Amino acid sequence: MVTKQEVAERAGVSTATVGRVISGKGYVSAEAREKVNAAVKELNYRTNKLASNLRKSKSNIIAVLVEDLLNPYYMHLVEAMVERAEQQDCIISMFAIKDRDVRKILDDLLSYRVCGIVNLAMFTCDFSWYDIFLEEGIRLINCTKSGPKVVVDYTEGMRQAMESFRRTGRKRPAFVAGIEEWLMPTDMRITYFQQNAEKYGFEYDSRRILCGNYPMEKAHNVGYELCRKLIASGVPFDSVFCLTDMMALGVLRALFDNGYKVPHDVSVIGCDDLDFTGFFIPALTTIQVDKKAEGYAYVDFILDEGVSEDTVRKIGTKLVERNSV
Amino acid sequence: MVTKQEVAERAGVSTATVGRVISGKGYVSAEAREKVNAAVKELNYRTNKLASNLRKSKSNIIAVLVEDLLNPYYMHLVEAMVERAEQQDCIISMFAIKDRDVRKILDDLLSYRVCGIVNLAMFTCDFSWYDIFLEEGIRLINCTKSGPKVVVDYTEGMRQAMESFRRTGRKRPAFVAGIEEWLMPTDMRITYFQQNAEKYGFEYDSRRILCGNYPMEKAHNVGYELCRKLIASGVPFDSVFCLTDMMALGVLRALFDNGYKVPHDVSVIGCDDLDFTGFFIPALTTIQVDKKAEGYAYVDFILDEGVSEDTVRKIGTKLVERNSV
DNA sequence: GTGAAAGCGCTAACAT
DNA sequence: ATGTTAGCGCTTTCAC
Repeated sequence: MVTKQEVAERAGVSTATVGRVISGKGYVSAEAREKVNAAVKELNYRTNKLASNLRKSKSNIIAVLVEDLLNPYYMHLVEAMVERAEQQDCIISMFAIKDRDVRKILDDLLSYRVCGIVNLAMFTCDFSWYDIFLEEGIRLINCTKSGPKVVVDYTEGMRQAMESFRRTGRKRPAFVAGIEEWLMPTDMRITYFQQNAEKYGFEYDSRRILCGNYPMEKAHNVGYELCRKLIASGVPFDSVFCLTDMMALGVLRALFDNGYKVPHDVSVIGCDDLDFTGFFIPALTTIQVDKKAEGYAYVDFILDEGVSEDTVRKIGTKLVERNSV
Repeated sequence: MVTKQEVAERAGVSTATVGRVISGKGYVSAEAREKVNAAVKELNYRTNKLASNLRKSKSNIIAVLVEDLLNPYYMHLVEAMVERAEQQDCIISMFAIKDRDVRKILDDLLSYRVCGIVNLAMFTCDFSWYDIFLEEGIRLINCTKSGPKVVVDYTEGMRQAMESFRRTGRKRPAFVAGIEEWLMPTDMRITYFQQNAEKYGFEYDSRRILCGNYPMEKAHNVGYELCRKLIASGVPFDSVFCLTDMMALGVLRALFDNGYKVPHDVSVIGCDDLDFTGFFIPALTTIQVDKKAEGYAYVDFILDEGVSEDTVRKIGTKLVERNSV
């Protein structure tokens, strides 16, 4: 591996000059620049990130914490983040938050001196470590407490979704929340529904709000089970909101297995607008989230100097109408 | 951040001794060990990976190259790899291989001094850089030429799949390959089908082998389009093999949109056995691949010393029967 | 059994 | 406009 030193010798200058040419900072004569560039090319020099990171005492790794790597929603996010990070010379590393090994992982992140952490494991990860990371200058995203926040604003999407049920004469929507009860107040989709159900002329009945144990269990299984139980319970319903498209996949299946026709007997609306939800049968009407914007925002929040502790970035949503309503 | 030096001072020993205690290599008196451990705990020492990596001139990053991050199959793999890597103190970083920026990315990987590269972008990535990486001691997986290989052996799965079509009286299976024609000889599923179709009593007709432009286009779209065209072409068929479950999703939809009943009119078999293919309508019969074993193998191949240039690890497959045949 | 010391390759403050 | 140099924190050889 070629070092800066070797490039310097070849070009007949000092390492500092080589550094200036490469970083583009500081004064360098055209002549020196020329020689350095030539040497870099001839020797095929590649900067050693290990060394520069040590020197700067900071790596260019952005850690992404996920609880359910298989949920395609997260993958949309990761895809966007990888793309954005690449542009800014950063890399994305994945960490699975399972069971109770959170501690060990956070410890590692400190060891690696990651430049930032994006917590996509909102349902599992309590972030009591917050302060330690801040002290080390590691940017945290979505780690409770204060700090910059990217929030997906479901208001418009939920409004349109509820309006769409109302318009088609639905009165008794169920809500497949899928997460545990104590987490419900956390989620805007659920609270919006609870607070506004009556405004849309719905008959509110808490037995139609279904909790589950996502992400311990796969989203589609949770959706299936919850819908099956709802049917078995005999509580009347004529439509279903699902917290995510994957839960909706399970709901669709449960409905199908029990002889319900969608959308004739029951309407279903999902959330996320995954790239293949138009291929569900029937094609799923769902709340679209600008996942690319969300992923980009995460990376930008970590890398941009301009982001302060109380910056908030909102991601918009809207209903995509297909054939399940 | 606490350094080894500080721990050494606190424990009243040298940094070398601290190193010995922590790494567990070399002779250390019980007494010294005791003191060091105490100091480590009190000071909350965490080794600085940046420094140790520089010293060793090798990072503990395993780079994963993907072309289609949204394909759940890859995510199954990544999940397994993250799990395995964590156990061995390594981290998984994702790199998207899009368009023609491969060069830049490979260049970066050299800069980062990654300890290995797992190429999951077999359909896009020519690996002419092979030698440079080897020189640098970077382990490569699935990068053409020689080198250790993890191969998914579809023989048994394909055999059972073809047998299942035969048994149910199908004679004219189509094969939705989805990839471009020149890549077909590369893929065992396709070649197995071509070579054995007649043995199973099928009527072989090359017009039923459908190529596409995956991964440029999403798998489900490719499946949909190809199936739509097949129907439009008028070439008779009574069953469809799909290269992947996501393509099968598109095929199922195209069949549905055109009034075909599955499995009554047409049987469909997918490949991969994603965690949610049992939720397709109808539930998809598919070839199961041991994705966990595959992911583990990749990581092991990179980290294990015992792996030589010509090691080959086979991953088994088998048919999972559901309701699409 | 333990310690001293030489770098790994880079950056940046300082000197020229 | 350019060069010198002092570390970043760790590992590891070598000497005691």
